[in-house]
Order: sequence, then C-alpha cells, then structure tokens
Amino acid sequence: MSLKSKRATIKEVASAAGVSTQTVSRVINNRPDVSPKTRKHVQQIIDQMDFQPSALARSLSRQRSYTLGVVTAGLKYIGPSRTLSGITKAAEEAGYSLIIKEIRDFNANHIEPIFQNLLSRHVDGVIWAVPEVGSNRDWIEKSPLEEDFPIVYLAMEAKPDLCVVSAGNYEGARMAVGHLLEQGYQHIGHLSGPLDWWEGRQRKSGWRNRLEESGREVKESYTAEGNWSSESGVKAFHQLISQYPEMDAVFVGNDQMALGVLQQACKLGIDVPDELGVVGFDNISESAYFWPPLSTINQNHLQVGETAVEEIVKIIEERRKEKTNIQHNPVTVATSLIIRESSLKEMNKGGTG
Amino acid sequence: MSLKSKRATIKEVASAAGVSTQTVSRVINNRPDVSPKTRKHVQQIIDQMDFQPSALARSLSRQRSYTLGVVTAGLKYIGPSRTLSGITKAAEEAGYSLIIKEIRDFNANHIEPIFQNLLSRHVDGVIWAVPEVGSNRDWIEKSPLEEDFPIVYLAMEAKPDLCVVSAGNYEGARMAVGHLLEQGYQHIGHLSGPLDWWEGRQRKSGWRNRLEESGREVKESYTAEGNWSSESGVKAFHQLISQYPEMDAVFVGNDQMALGVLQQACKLGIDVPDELGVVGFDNISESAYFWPPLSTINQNHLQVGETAVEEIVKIIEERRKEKTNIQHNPVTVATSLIIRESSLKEMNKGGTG
DNA sequence: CTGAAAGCGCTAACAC
DNA sequence: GTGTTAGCGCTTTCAG
Repeated sequence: MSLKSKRATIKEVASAAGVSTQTVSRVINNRPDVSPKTRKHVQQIIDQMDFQPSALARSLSRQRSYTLGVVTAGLKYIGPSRTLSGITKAAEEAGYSLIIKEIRDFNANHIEPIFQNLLSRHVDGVIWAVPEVGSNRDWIEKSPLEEDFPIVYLAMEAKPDLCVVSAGNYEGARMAVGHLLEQGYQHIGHLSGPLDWWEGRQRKSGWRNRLEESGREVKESYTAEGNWSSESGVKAFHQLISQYPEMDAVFVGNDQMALGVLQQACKLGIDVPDELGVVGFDNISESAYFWPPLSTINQNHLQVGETAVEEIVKIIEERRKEKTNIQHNPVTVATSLIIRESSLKEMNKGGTG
Repeated sequence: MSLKSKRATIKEVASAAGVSTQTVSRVINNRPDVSPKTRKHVQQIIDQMDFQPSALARSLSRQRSYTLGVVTAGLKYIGPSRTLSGITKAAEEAGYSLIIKEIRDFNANHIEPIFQNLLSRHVDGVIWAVPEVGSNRDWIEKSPLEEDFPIVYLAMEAKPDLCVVSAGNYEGARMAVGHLLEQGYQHIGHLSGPLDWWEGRQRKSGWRNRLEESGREVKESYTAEGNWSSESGVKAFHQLISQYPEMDAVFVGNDQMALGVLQQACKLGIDVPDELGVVGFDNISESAYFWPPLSTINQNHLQVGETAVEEIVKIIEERRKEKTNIQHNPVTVATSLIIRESSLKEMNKGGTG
C-alpha cells in the first residue's frame, strides 16, 4: 500500500527550496525575473515534490479560469455529441478546461440557473450548443447577458451583436436539390424535419429556393414534416406519396428519416433510385450501408465545435485587451454533397443512356 | 445598452446589509444560528443584488468542489455519448458539476497530465469512461492513484479494490445466442468486435459459453473479427461465410457491423431471417429500421452513466466519514433482448409450423 | 446569535 | 533578482 502524500502547495515548495512563494510562482509561470540558478533549483524541487499548482486558487487570484462552459442538449443523438467532440478537441489545444451542462428539454426556458452556476464557477466564456427550437431563444432579448462573459451560439439564426456558428443547412439543402435536378429527377418533394427547429426551416427553404430557381412551382403539398426519427420518416413518407403522387425524388431532412423512407420504399416495391431518388442530410456513419447506400449532405459537426471554441477564445482575448465589444460576423461551416447510389439514376451510371 | 454591474461579492452584500460577511455566509449556507429577522433581511439584500456565491472561492476554503472529472473517449460514437448523457443527468441531480476531458486515442497512455489537470481543479472524484482496450489499463497497477480522489471505472474488467461499472456484455451475448437456439438455428457463428477490446472479448466468450452449454462444439473458424464499423462487418462476414459454410445464424458484436452483414446478405441473395438469422448488440436507434429490422441486445448506456455517478458520489461521501477505503463490488447494468424480424424464422411467425 | 481573525493556494504590486 | 504585503471570495475557528 503505497501512500502518496497529499499534493504539495506552493508554500511547501517554497520552504523546501528555501525561497519565497513568490519566487516559486515566478518559476511556474515562467517569468523572466528569476536568476537561472534559482530557477533551476526551484524547478528541481518542484519536479521532486511533483508539485502542481492549484488551478482553483489561480483562477481566483488571476480572475481568469481558463475554463469554458458548454451548454448542450440531446447528447444521445450523434450530432450534438460530435459537436461536443470538436469542442473538447479545440479546447484542449487552446489550453481550456470544459464544464459541461446538458439541458434535457430543447424548449427549456430555465436558463438562469445554468448561467448562474457557470458564472459562479468563473467561466471565461460559454458555448451555447443548444439548437434553436421553438422560442427557446427569447431569453436573449431579455437578459443583459454577455456582461458577465462572452457567449458563442451554435445552430441558430444569425443575430446582430451575437457570435453564431452554424453548419450550412441552407446551402446543403440547395446542393442536395441541385444534385437531384442534375440527375434528371423532375418532381422533388421534401420530407422536412420539425419546423419549429431553425435547422429544419433552413433546410426546407434551401429546397424550396433551389426548386424555384430552376423555374419550378413549389406547393406546400410537396412537403411533409417529420420529427427527425426514422419512425416519423415512415409516416411522413406515406403522407407525401399520397399528397404528391408524381414525386420521383425526395430530399429528406436527415439520414434517420431517410432510413425510414428507404425501408418503406423497399416494402412498397418502389425502386430506389430509379423510381425514387433519395438524398438525406447529416451523413451519419451508417448511411453508407443503408440499402441502397444513401446519398446525403455531410455536416461537419466536429468542425462546428472546433470553430466555436476558436471564436470564443478570440472574443475572450479581445475583451481582455480593449473594453469595446467587437462585432462578430456569423460563421457558417461548409457542408458537402456525398453521392451514393440512392440518387444515381441507372441511365447515368452505365452506358445505355 | 443595459449595463449590469459585475456580480456582487459576499463582502458587498455584507456591507449593504450592515452585517458581517460571516452572517451572510451563514444565511447562504442555511445555518441555523442566525436570528430569523437578520436572516430575512440579509436574504432580501441577496435577492436584490442577485448575489451568487463563488463556487471557486467556496471550493478553495471548503476543500470540496462538488465537481467530478469525466474522462471519456470516442464521443463521436453513440455509446460513449449516451453514457455521458447519463452522467450529466445524474450529476445534475446530485448537485455536482462536471469537468470533461476527451482522450483521442483509446490506447493512450499519457494519463498523468489528465489526472494532474483534474487534480489541480480539485475534483472530488473521477469517472473513467474510457473502454478497456489493449493495455490501456496498465497504469492502474503502477500509479498509487486513488489517494488524491476516488475513481470509478467504466466498461472494464472487474478488479479487486476498484469500483467498476459495466453493461452485461457477457450476459447479453448469452441471451442473443440462446434466442437463436430457441428459434431453431443450428450453426451460429460470431462476428466479433476487436478482441483487444474487453467488451469484444466478453461478448465473444458469452457466445462461446452459451453454445458449449447447449452441447455444441465451438471452433475458432466459427468466428471472424471486425473493428465495430459497418465496413469491417462486410469484410468479416465474407470471411465468415467462407470459413463456416453451414452457418445459418450469426451473432454480431454490434449493430453497425450487423448493418454491414444485412447489406451483404441482401446483395448475395441470402434471405434474412430464413436462411440466416442475425442478432446485433447495442440497439442503436436506427436498428429498428434496418432491413429487415434487426434483433439486438439493448445496452442501457444511460443507466451505466447514471450508476457511475451514484457510485462515485457514494464513495466520496464514505471517504468523508471514515478514513477507511470501503471495498466496492463491481456493478453490472442489465442488458435485454430486443426481438425483431432478423432472427424470427418464418416457421415461428405464422401457423404453418 | 454575531463578529473578528485566520486561512484555503495562489498572484499582483510594491519594496528592497 | 527576490521578498513582503495584500487580496481573490469564501469558510472555519473562536470570542463575545
């Protein structure tokens, strides 16, 4: 039973080295004003005692914690957790620790306790990684936040004075539709995500916009709404084919719902991609193994997370220097088109065209 | 532009209320020794000033942070992130904050900096939510950890003196095989996860054990090894059918690989479930929409996370009271069998049996 | 019941 | 270069 003594304090190191705590502090902070000899000696003692300065005490006296608060929601879904992964990566690289809070209800409006808690832990900034759903952004108008610490918002409508990072939902949707048009599909429906989600609306308007751009008329009956789940995809797909019988392709709001569509098409004997082209959104790792493999829009969640950290760190630094609040433009992380079989018409594959 | 003044300190509250900081402290900590009148008055000032005590300062003087460190890996996969979700939930309920670190390499052995960092942030305990892979547990033997703070380990081999929480991998695998046997399948192969993963080995040995229990001989040629990905599932499946042509059912180490199997079966014209029964492991949300819907073992990641928090909190409390280290038995979170079409033989469905 | 003094572990500001 | 003093914001003695 090896008994490692409790961690050393700066005071203990100081007395062991025969110097003041101040000198030790200077050494651990790599300050220039220490004689090489003293520095070396102190460093030795530090290594020997395995001394690690208390980040807590440091935060208190420096009034800076090198800690970021992350507020997330829906960690059990792959998108949010990938984003979180990007955040952990970039935060580590930037030398920040992360305090994480998960909101259990997307529509939650009990925002205050969370901020209070984060504030009490002296975070230097907050990443609000909760998607914009319903009116869960109303508090932004009301509270004079951002006085206590800067905030970067993820996946929401750009607003002046706010730093927002999102994936290119609108642009991605346009790409998906553009691709289907190129393939020769004529009647492209949309199975949307829930429209109280900002991202759902963005994707839908990308679809609509691109179709209109091609000179087509777009009716509401060309769409049906799901709730992101495969099950809802099944339902909405049935609704869609009855509303829009001519439909020969569908842009689906996410891959899970697209999976429901593929399953039903299989059941109903609808040939994908020849009778029905399908493109999803997200590029979840399973989608390459759906049947047929699903064309989709790749969303770089990881990079969204990394970008968020970079932005917040930038803002923190800026605030340190000048008192003035710099205006920040919204950042959009590019999406890309992944073409697989579910949207490749036979005539375009081989030579019989 | 509403300017909210910086957060108040206890000193400011005290002077505003005309009492000592001590009395304020007593009020915010709900100590009994304050006169009702004073308490009410102070409370009013607190509310008025919107005062929130600094958790940092508190942690420092109390030598207790009510903060847990969580070390995780593979957040971009659904399992780890669900577990994390369970952790955030239980931690919030228990009144603990979470500092999260993500390891980017399962086999990482640069463990020290992580612990040092957590230690410097005065965490009360750590949840080591990194699966046991290769020799990434060797450091446990070497370091005299647990002196600084208690640790709960997830998804690893039970060891004396350590508190370990895992899902019932072994038991789940046995259930899967038992179910296939009941369905009348005779030659049950196994497409395992990577065998340097403890969980992969557990599932494999559950398969083997259950088959042997049924009086069957088990050969190594009845198995092939994947790496959890759908792609590896495709490869390993091909290997398996050539090694084990009689195979009429396969227990697959996770749902993603099972997806690869289903896709190939479809391509090769093998009828699932009639010619080949398939059972996966994990019950990812998509698996109900595979074709055919996948039978699988449900793993309650959320509960694993919650249990981990409960255990660590328990240990923290115990250590506060008695100095002695209590022995903790390993905890296994139950898995359950989800029966869908991929393992239901036709003869067992209808009446023609 | 309430307050004064000391301290948690570290750093900023000023002496020497 | 180095040490001293004060203080970050709170809690824990210990008086009274």
